[in-house]
Amino acid sequence: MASMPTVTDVALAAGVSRQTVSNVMNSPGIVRADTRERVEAAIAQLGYRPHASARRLRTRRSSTIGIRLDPMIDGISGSVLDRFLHALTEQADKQGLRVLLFTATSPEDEIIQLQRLNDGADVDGFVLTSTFAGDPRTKWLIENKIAFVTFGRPWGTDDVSDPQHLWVDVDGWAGLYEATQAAQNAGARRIGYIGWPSSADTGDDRRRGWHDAMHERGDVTEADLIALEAVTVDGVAEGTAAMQDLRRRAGPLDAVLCASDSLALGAMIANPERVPVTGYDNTPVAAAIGLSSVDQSVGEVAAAVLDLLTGEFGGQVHGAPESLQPRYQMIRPRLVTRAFAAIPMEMLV
Amino acid sequence: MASMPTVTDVALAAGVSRQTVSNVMNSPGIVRADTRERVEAAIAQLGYRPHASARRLRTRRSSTIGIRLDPMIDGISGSVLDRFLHALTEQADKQGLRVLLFTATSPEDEIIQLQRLNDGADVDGFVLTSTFAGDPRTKWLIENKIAFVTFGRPWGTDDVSDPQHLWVDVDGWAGLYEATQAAQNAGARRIGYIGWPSSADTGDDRRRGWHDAMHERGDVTEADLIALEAVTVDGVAEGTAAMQDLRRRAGPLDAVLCASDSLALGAMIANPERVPVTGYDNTPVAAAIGLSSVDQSVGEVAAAVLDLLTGEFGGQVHGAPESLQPRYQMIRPRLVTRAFAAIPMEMLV
DNA sequence: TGACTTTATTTGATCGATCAAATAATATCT
DNA sequence: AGATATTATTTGATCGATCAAATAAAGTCA
Repeated sequence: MASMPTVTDVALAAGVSRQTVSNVMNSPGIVRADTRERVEAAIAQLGYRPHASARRLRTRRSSTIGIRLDPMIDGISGSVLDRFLHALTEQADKQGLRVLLFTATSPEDEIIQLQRLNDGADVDGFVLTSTFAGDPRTKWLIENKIAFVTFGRPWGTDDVSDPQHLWVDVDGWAGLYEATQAAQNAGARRIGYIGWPSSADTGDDRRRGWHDAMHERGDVTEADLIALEAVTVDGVAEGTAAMQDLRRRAGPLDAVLCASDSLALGAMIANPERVPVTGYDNTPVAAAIGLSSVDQSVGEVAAAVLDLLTGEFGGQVHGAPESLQPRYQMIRPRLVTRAFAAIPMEMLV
Repeated sequence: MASMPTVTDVALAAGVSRQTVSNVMNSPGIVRADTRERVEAAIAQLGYRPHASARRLRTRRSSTIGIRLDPMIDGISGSVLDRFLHALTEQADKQGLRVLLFTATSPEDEIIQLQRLNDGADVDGFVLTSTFAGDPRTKWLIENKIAFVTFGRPWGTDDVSDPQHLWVDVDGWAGLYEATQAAQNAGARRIGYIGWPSSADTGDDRRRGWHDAMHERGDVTEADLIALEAVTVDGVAEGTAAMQDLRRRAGPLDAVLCASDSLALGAMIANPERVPVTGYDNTPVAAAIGLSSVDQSVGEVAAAVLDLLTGEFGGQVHGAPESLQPRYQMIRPRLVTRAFAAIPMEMLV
């Protein structure tokens, strides 16, 4: 083909004006049915596609959202972000939005990148991941009135119901509460927990899910509850060590829950009694090994993020604090139950 | 800020014309030094950023490359694509290129997406992954004269040195050849191989690396070489089964190489003698468990892909078949050696 | 110095779409 | 029917940058 046809070409072919063609695409309702059909036929016949940049220049809207690709997938759990990214791209496409990637080496560098993309009108808004207490990025975005939604609640002293900060998060508490109850319903009483040191907010959240469920049920004493918990940083080797520690301190176990699939995988290695182990994130490893795991339902998260973000574009959230729609959404994770299919009998000596 | 400054604002502030400002940004060489400095100062002072869409409209170039995010990371090895994506985004940024994601449900659907993005002038070119024999996507792109580079060589009857098809791939043969030699140098003689059925081209490539190195060395008989090979589809459980099979058929082993980290992880589970196992892809799992693995050096792949792609934009490969620069690049993978740190002694009964 | 080349800078047009306002066509009402 | 309200369509201007061609300034040489 010589070159792509433009609105003018379509208009000529359909015997209407440029603007009518534009209307057919953007507000079909205001065009009379027969005219619309004529234009649509011309569009199809010529194979017309609107020129994205021309449209963006005029509308001052890029229909693109930016998201940072994390610097290094430095553990098994990186795959959650992947799946989220995929879900986000797929669902964004349905709304005519594109997803643009960028990278950054630090939160400060990320702010520079955010500014670049925003100033160049490359994106309409951002999705942030891996939020943390006192996050300078959200602060900066709010100050500059740039649309964004975070996957991750505001931690620390940041206000969870700050109307300027839209967020979506997965309810780690509910995930572990449910996993604990599932184990209890299966007859388990002495349920151990391998978690992270309490510096990690998200770890505390998960731990409380287990703790609350155990406490409510009251099968074990408070002293036992303390013995049933092991704390360690993330990692497979660390999970193994924690499991050994747990078995030594707590005696017989009916089940073990972990704050991550890495820890769960590690725990499995030091698990000759085949005590059921549950991980967190439902990574490919968990599926491969046959571990139960708490799945973050990234699809739902992506949908919620887009909901908030597009609501943001249209509804001018920054300027309209009186709006009553919720500013955040807490997604309930889903427990995926599996048997240890991949672990052969001969290893269980 | 009220709104972003434009070239006109900068020109006014610096006392020059629009075009001179444009020249300072795009061809600084033709602007006199003192004028350039004055303009640069004005740019810095006003915080001017070129409007990406306006530039794209005029230059008919988006400075954006499209890449499809694979539908589902259905195995451990999905992380290779991730790391590649990250490297690509990072290096593209250095050249002023952006990376736009899209998804597709099938090769046919992908072609529709390719067309959409291309016709809408959203991207200048594409990076394709997971190529396969008779790939309709590359055929379509060539027919439509759209710039692209594939991560993966043309398989099957497709011509590897087709001047229209630029590609970068990792030399799986060399990876396994080197891994085999490394094992041999460490004193291993009976080196097993767990690979995929020969329907997978990329699997055959890896297998030959092991086979050639074994054959050249001549430590084992041809009959033994057959016994030292196990074939199975990918998966952790499959790796375990293959390992058991191998130990039964081949007797004592000095080392085992696998076509993937999934298989290697599986093999580890049925490996009471602690025979060194080497995987492929150097995924986070390999790192976590302490498996040796062949790393695809995605950084180098990303750099090579961009080289070819930007060379393409400038050099107009499609119209200039007389160019002599190489049309493809084969990247040598890197063997990462690890001890089984994560497997505690007590499991080795 | 004056004619001529080379280098710097400016001006007007343009990329392809949408906005805002004007005009034309149709429907509604007394 | 005639005046008015409503709906449909068209026209000119504009988004912010770069291209192409014109003009101005500086440099070169006899």
